[in-house]
Amino acid sequence: MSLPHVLLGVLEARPMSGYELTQLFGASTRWVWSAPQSQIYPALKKMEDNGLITGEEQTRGTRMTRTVYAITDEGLRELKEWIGTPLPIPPSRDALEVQALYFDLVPAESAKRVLKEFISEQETALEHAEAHEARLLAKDTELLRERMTKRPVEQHDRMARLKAHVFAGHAAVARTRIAWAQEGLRLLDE
Amino acid sequence: MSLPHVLLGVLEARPMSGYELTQLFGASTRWVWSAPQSQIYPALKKMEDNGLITGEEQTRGTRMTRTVYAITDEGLRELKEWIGTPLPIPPSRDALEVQALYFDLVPAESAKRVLKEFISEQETALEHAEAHEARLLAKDTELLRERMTKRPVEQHDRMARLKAHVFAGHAAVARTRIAWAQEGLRLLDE
DNA sequence: CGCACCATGTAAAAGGTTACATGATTGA
DNA sequence: TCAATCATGTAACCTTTTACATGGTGCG
Repeated sequence: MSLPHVLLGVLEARPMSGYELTQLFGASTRWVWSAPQSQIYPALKKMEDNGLITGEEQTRGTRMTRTVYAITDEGLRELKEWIGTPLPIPPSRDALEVQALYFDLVPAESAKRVLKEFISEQETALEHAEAHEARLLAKDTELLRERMTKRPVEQHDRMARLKAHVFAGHAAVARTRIAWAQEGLRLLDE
Repeated sequence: MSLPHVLLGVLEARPMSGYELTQLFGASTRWVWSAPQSQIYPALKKMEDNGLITGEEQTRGTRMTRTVYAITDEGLRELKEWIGTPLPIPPSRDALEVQALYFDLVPAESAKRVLKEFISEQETALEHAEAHEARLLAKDTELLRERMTKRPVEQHDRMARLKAHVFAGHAAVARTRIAWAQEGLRLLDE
């Protein structure tokens, strides 16, 4: 049950339409959470029913409408409560780890191809995470600026550092995984 | 579509019943993959239909039967092919990261409680991973021994090292995450 | 006019979780 | 006999993925 909370977290910055949210969560963007459009629109409807957000119809051109959703007081309360609640550890389910567990069954070359592909993906993820961390520390992202307008200036540094820290963690894990895969490449040659 | 392959990987060691597999994948065990019993029995049925495994009925006592499933040649072929195939990166969906992204919205104490809980879970995971790595390096696990009986002795060291490496990776990620969370605790106090 | 983008939905299927349900065997 | 463990299933529900479906707007 996290998607609603993720949506609330984004809407805390400012009201958005379903379309804007699908852009944010779209597969291409590589954000902390991803969700397809087909999940977002129904979720927004349900959240509105539950009073967590309110939708406002806006008109574009003549007969095109969009619904812009804003977080309600109740939504903000729910979000804050969720943020402070320790969640159960999700079960581990990492297909690459399973593959690696059985690398001895296949030719070293096949296994190495899998690891090399993994490394290049992780390197991309690492770059993204580092770039985003830097942008947050520089307070140079649109959403963070929106959030800061609602809070006293003396809190801005802390906000930026806490958010940047999430992406620093992302980057650190990516670096660890890259090192692991490189060690794997060495082991496969033995 | 990984569960069938995970099951094949286990059955490559030796034939097992659905019950034994549910023990292995049970929530308590904390293995590389987890799956509830209600998922395993139907999966085995389907895999048998697809010719990946064969079930043999065995009798225990008078009127209790169990079905012991063994991997087939076709199953082994399928397993090996899957192991050597680079898989698409699963979308990131980490609820703790989302919580951490919004820690500035809640009292530092709430956020710290969440991080501390996380640290203690990761410490447990770290211990498990390190212990399992050591057991594998010592060739001291039941399944590894079963697997080795089917392979020439000169391969045994490599098998053990490759498998141990998976848990070394687990441990390394856990250490990285613990360090990240501890830095988070520091940041929250600023 | 045509193309990229804006905007919102539904449907079917797959994968996963929780709960319900049943009965046999072994050992204290 | 009682409890723990062995053993196998089904049902309801939720989440996620993939695909289908439709139409408007703005710009060159």
